[in-house]
Amino acid sequence: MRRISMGKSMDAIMALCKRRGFVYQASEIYGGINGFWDYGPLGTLLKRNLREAWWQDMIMNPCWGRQGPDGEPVRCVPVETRIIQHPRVWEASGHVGGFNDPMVDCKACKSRFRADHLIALPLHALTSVETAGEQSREVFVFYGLGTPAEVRQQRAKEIARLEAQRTLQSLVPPLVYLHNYETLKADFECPACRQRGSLTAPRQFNLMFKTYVGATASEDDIAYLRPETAQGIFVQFKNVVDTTRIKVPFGIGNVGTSFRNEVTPRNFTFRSREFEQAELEFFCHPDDSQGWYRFWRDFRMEWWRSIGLAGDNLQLREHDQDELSHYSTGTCDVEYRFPFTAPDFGELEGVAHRGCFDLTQHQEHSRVKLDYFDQERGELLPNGSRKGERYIPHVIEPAAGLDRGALALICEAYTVDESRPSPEIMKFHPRMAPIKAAVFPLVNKDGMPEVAQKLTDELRARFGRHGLIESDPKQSIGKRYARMDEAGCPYCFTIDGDTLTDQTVTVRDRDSGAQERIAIDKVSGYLSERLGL
RNA sequence: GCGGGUGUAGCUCAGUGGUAGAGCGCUACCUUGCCAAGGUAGAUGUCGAGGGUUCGAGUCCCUUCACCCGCUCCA
Repeated sequence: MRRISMGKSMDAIMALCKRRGFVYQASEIYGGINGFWDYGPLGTLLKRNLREAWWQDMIMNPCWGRQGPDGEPVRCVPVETRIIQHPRVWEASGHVGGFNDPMVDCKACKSRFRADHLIALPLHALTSVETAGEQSREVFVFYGLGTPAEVRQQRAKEIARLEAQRTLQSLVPPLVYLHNYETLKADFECPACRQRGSLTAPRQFNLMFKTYVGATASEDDIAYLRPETAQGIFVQFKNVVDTTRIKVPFGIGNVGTSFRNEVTPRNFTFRSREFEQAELEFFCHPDDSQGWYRFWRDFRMEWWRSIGLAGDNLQLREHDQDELSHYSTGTCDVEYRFPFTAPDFGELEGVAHRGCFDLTQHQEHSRVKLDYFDQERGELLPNGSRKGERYIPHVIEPAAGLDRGALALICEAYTVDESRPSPEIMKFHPRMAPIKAAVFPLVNKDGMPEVAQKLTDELRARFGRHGLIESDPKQSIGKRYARMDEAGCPYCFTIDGDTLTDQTVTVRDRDSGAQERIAIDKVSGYLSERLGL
């Protein structure tokens, strides 16, 4: 029903993606592999255009040259960091702990819970050794993984945290030692169906991909494929500051592939296990951070609009206070209403105020100072210069998902117009369109093919770096227009009999089907203007 | 992980134990003077994979993989 009300069927979009070479199932001839998708020729070009636009508008000419809240032009530099980092990077970032959410299933009612989301269970489930000395206070049972010592530590930390938050009464997660769970499980009841003894032992979901560095592949060689590109930026922050003349406030951008072992890959490419991110970490003085947060939040929204997600299907959603990470003072998501999420929205990009959390974490774990000496702050000295101020910069993180972005572009572009002979049209923004233009001889004779070929060659020489220039002399003109509609080509230039005498061609607009006649030597300028080049 | 559904040509799908099909697309030729996706001809299949039952399996049974939907989850 939702699909019908949206007017867009995900099945139809997926069929078009396959048919026209946007997206293929990965390893399809072997039966596919869960959570992985490949891009075909047009999809590859579409995503490249999206990545290029991000690169241009975030790094090369940040925010289209506009000024930041400090009245200065926004400054950003790129890095390219590796998928595999030192394993301790992921300890510092919190991913080693945070990515391993133990899960518990109820065999009776098939419910699944995050173990740390379960309501507290009575004390008697703990071993006597553990309960000694804790009789006088309210004690809760936790789930936990690892050795008893590790679990004790984990629990102490958790209690301290919850006490600090004054939520101990309501939110304490239960803990049980894995090694003696079987003897204790009769004491536990399922929060959903109240059946006793039906909960499975907590099972660990490894959300990070594990691999081995080195040919011997022993347990000492374990490394992880990055779950986000951001950490590579934080780890190289000091090098960038030390080896360039860039000064806070500034951003460092990083684009690349990340991996997450999603529990349930679903919804076409939306939740893939291998995906590409475009992340910017913008470093600024703590006092200026809220201004920068608002600046990036608004710009990122504007940016997605500018590449074609212009309608009601795009929204900005500020996270509620209880949704925020403990270190964040503000986070919002740029969200798109996909056919499969409608009427709800799915995240395209998160813009997070991360405070000084990441640099502080890496400073502690690496024991390398990661603060910044700002020579433009501090009290004014007699000689006219400033005394300087040392601080750990705060960070605003706009982190975009390129595969989700490409999927949103596809869903937004997909249009069905039953009044047209070929109802399916991909209305890509010209800047995103994989095929920029097509050149057709109206009929394949009378000198028209030659003129068309010459124009094609010219357009390719000028626009080939931005996208495909198609040329097709075969079959009826209607068929050729229809094919271009389905591939999302915005402009078709047609050579007809008049071209040979007055040097004009027709331009057909994809979205309206309307035609106008322009001089053949104006085609290049016409296209350049409309592609925003 | 659980439940439901699907898997046959590039795409959409028909095929209820007995020779592998249609429409669209694709290719070639002809036509065509701006969208009636023209006409004619042609090519295209490990029937998702593996095993079993049977004289015989796309069809029945088992296993498995993938995708879709609903739960669950989404750091």
